[in-house]
Amino acid sequence: MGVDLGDLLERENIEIKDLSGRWIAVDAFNTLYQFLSIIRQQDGTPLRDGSGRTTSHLSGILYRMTNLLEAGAKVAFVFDGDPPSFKRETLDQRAETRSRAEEMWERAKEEGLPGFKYAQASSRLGEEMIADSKRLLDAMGIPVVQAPSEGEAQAAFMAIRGDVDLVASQDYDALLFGAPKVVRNMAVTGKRKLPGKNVYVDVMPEVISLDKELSRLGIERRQLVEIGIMCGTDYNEGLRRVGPKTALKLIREHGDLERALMARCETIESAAEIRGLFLDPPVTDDYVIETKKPDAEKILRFLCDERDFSPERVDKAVKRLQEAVKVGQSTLDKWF
DNA sequence: CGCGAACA
DNA sequence: TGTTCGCGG
Repeated sequence: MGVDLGDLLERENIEIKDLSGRWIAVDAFNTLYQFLSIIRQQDGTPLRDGSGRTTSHLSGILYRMTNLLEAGAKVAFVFDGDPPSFKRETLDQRAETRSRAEEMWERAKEEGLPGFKYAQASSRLGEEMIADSKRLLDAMGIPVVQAPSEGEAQAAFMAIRGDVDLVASQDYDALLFGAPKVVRNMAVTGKRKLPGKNVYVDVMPEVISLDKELSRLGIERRQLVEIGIMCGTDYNEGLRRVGPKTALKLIREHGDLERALMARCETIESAAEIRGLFLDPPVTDDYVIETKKPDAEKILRFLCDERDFSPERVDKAVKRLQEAVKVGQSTLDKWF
């Protein structure tokens, strides 16, 4: 998913407490999808309420955001609008991959074989899950921003304007959209299980700074976008046997995408339009980000009465949340 | 993933 | 006080 520029970019490890006092625009789709695919039972079934509605994402939002806010961070969630037309093929492909994974999961269950990875791959973020997420975030006092198109583009725009300090996403796309700083692995606990075996590794939050990387690589943002396009994005397939390293070499050698493609006698359909989409995406300045007090009653009613969460656990989280917001506001008061 | 009980 | 592990919904 997204542009795979990981091999090209240097990251700076940080700690959650370094995010204190910072505004973070969270790529909602990316984060919720992560929750949905990872917060599951041993057999791969996501957490569900009594009526069978999925609740993994709500658990993720409640506890992780409480932790972040407790660490002093300020958070806004940015939701996707309509996908660009160029994304159609990618979306169709993902739908197909999902339904194949669904079949494999069914088969694994019938034969009593482990099917966790198929369950993960069949994750689908439904409309009701999106609505539930917005409802919980609102009750928690976390601002929700609706992007006209790509959430990462909107989040990057907010960061460029200085309304937020960082964009949070596992993908690198926000950098191509111009986000000055992207934070990845924004989890609280360090240890994470490796996909394959029962091996645990330390996963630290990390920040990638766009300007720093551009000057280190000796390229401009436009060229980084072109490197992404050569490797493949959500909007195009990319050249065969060309990864980030090769693409960087080609762009350095030839200066821009058109010349690099010409030199290799290759073409990429709609390359110029896709580059334009990254450099000047549809975004809006019609958003408000301000921290509100969490509505304890709303959170408890929703999660406990409607989604079968444990009142004890939710109550505990809500108390921490209220304390975090109170502390955050009084800290702010000291400055003004 | 994150919580919290159990355990060292 | 720190780590492990099963459950949460």
